[in-house]
Amino acid sequence: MALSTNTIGQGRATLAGEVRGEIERLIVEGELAAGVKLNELSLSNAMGVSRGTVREAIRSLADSGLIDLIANRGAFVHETTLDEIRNLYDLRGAIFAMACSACARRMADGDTPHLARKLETNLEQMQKANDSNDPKAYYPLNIEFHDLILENAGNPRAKAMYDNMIKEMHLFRRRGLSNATNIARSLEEHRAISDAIIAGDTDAARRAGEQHTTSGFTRYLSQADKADTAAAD
Amino acid sequence: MALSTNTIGQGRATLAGEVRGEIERLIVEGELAAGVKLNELSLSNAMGVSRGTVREAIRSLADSGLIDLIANRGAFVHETTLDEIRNLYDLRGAIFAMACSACARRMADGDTPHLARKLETNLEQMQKANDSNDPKAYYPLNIEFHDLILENAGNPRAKAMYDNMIKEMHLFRRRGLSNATNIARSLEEHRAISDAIIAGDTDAARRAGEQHTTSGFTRYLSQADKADTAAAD
DNA sequence: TAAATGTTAATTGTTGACAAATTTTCAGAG
DNA sequence: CTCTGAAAATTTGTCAACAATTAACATTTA
Repeated sequence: MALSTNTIGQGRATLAGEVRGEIERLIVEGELAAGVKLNELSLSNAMGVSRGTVREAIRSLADSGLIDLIANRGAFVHETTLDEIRNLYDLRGAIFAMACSACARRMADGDTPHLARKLETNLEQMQKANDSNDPKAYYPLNIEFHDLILENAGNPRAKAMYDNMIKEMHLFRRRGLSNATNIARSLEEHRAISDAIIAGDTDAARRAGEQHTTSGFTRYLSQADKADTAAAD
Repeated sequence: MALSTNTIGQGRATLAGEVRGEIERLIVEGELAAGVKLNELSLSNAMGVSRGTVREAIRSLADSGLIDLIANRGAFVHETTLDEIRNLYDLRGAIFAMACSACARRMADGDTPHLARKLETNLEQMQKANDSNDPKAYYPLNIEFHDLILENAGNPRAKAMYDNMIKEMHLFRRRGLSNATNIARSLEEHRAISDAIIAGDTDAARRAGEQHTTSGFTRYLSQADKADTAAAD
């Protein structure tokens, strides 16, 4: 799965939970590259816990998509193919669009008192980051924008799935958005989403959310092309 | 978790995998009711394996949404609230609608040679089941219809998530569709989806898919109401 | 009686040892 | 030199024992 929503105390209360977090960090931050095998004994020695504990941590991490388990052969950091990236973008788009629509509905019902203000604040800061041509400031704001929407969609399960996918996407998205034209485009799309949500227009919100993810994939592809070209020189 | 797509040999190759499947069956088939605590020792005795193996099985099942883990207190069969049901329907709807749209696109691109025929066969059998007022025959056909679409959407990850959600929904959906008017309505919607896919109309397919899930939730609610009423007499 | 405290039993968390499977090594044949 | 296959080494799968935590219950106190 993918989603420790209802799993209380899995994070830190127990040793295995702590090890799980550490392994996850190693993978997401790239210290354990895709395809690498996770050796239970080495990890247990490196972390100073027993092999059983490491094993439990790996098992609990398996369903998240970050790790592939093969019986009698071990655990491997998942290698993501281009087809899978496409699949993840499609899935993320579907869930994000649903979340946008849900936000608009809840906004219209008056269930999200602070959302409008928070969205506007976020957009202002983004505009500032764009004006001053500051991509580094944009990145956390971008994450905050999406978090804001998934947090207010009233669907914790969707948020858990979304976060999980984001984690996996970080594996092949390390360079992220970077150049100014991308930021400007992304900002426009954010504004469209925000406007639709604040207006309580569920259908427009859904379309804008879907459009944003589709464009994101296009941006990713062009970026990947550039990286390939750069790698070839 | 939620999704043992890339996890090969988790199903049967290993003892823990077998125990996992058995526990999952116990939960899905209702022998272990919602809220019940899973005692590691009792389960290991009942199944004739060591406690560690049972523990591993439970852990690997935790992210699926069927089980809640609480540190130092144990594992409990998840109790689904009405809000969660709503969330699951929303999520399932988003993914199913995306899958419908993807099928339509792939159909237009000629990537799904046998899909049209299979959909039509399925619809014919459903029509027959409806005409002869045979709800029992309808149930597996209904599952087949949705499988057909998710299988041909070209997104294994989406299918894994969908299957997972279906499994969880079975917990509170045991009686399922049953009366004739529901079947007739459902059949109409299936036909709309099928038509849109075969026509290669991605947008219509998405809308029809979304509509079908929304109606499904409405049907669930009315059914739940009836069950409550029935239980009260 | 009801709440708080201390004690005991039951259950989970963690570890190390053994069994089974896989990968590696390397001698010998072609 | 390459290929084959058996033995050795490594690694995973399973188990049983010990430690730590929690739940249950009796006892004390207000």
